[in-house]
Amino acid sequence: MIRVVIFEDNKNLRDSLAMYLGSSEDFMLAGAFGDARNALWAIKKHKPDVVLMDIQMPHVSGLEATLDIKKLYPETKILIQTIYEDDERIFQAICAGANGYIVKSPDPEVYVQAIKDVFASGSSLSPNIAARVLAMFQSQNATAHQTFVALTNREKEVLGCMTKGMSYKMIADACDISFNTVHTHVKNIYEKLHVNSASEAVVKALEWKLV
Amino acid sequence: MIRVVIFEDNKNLRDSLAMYLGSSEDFMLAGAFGDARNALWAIKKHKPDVVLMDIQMPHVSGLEATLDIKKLYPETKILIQTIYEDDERIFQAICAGANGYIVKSPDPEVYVQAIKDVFASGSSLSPNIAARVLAMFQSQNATAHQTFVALTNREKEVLGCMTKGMSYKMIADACDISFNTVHTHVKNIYEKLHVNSASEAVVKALEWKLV
DNA sequence: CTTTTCGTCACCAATATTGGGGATTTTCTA
DNA sequence: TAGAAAATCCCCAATATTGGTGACGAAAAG
Repeated sequence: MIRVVIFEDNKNLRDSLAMYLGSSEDFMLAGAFGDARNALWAIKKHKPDVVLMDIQMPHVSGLEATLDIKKLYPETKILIQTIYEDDERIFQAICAGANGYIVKSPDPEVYVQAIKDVFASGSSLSPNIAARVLAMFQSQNATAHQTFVALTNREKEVLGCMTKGMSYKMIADACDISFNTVHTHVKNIYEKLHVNSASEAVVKALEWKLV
Repeated sequence: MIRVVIFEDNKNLRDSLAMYLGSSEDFMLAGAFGDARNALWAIKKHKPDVVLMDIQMPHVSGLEATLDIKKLYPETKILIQTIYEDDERIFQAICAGANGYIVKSPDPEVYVQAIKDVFASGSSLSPNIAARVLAMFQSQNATAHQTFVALTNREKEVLGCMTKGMSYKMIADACDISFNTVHTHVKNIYEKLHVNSASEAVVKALEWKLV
């Protein structure tokens, strides 16, 4: 039996889900709430295995509730259900610690399967959500820029200091070289990276991992 | 009808899948191969909607084949099937452009559903694979500290320009405000971020995504 | 053994940044 | 509608950065 708690402001949907899950032998419906104001209390009391969480609710958003719950009960699986499929919301939900993200469906079996998957495997993503997650993942790791810029060791060191926001003086001190030498290295770095300011150099250094 | 091509070195599995998919009205099995040496040729000839790709095959790995296919036929959906669930392989597969990743299953319906999902929604992830992807995603973005720095819109804009390495003059021009105003905004940004140089501000902006 | 690269240092001058004031207008909000 | 917040602008002065040129010793490469 999977212990489930539901947070969903739409009363119709909430009641339907409660009835459907409640009548199943696989689930133990521990609670169903219209908002997440007392989410932590509900979790503490009912100790659910899986929380079905609407993303948009009055008073407290599902994202905030997810953050709070995950902070105290990281083992509790949280399945976000929503009508929104925009990257920003998906991103936030994942970062808040959500274990799954499904789009609302008229078919209750979708919820049943998703809850089972989350409980058994730790996750569940609707196919279209999965597509967006993969796209974000790919774009984040698009390190296709393999522009080998041949920086010398000292130059890398100086550039590293620059990414920490150090001034010429501080760099000179840290690397135990003179101010003028730092200046020389910086000039060489700028020429190699084709930039003409510290900010640009730092951005490039971080972007294509030169440090 | 979804046009499908299979690359799978295990003859038993390949034949089973071919038979199962071939007997379905939803699929048009365009080809089934024991390795991916002629993958590009096969794709060019059969123009599949979905490619079912084993990850480990003799001669050419499924990952390499995926890269090659995606380079020339980015619209073709590629569904990786494997027995491996390690992060490294999942990571590589996603970065290679895979649209889905499922673990091998004795139940052919798993393949059927995954292929349909990939075709219809652009993606499909097994629940346990989804869990690993989410975990990687979360750890990559674990820099999302709870550091809410309340930058105003203009400040974000100016900071954004700084991450492009623009000087005060250029920012003034880009934002259509005076040099002095840029100066003021920069001062306020520095105070809010507790920094005192452009480099530091840029690093912080990138690190915890203020822009 | 010569040439190149790396790392070091110096000087000069132009420009940019930073930090400190103070001030006005617009926009939002209690 | 009064007060707060945001956005705008200006001045001054101290520092920092940037770009240029030139030079020297050591180490690596040819």
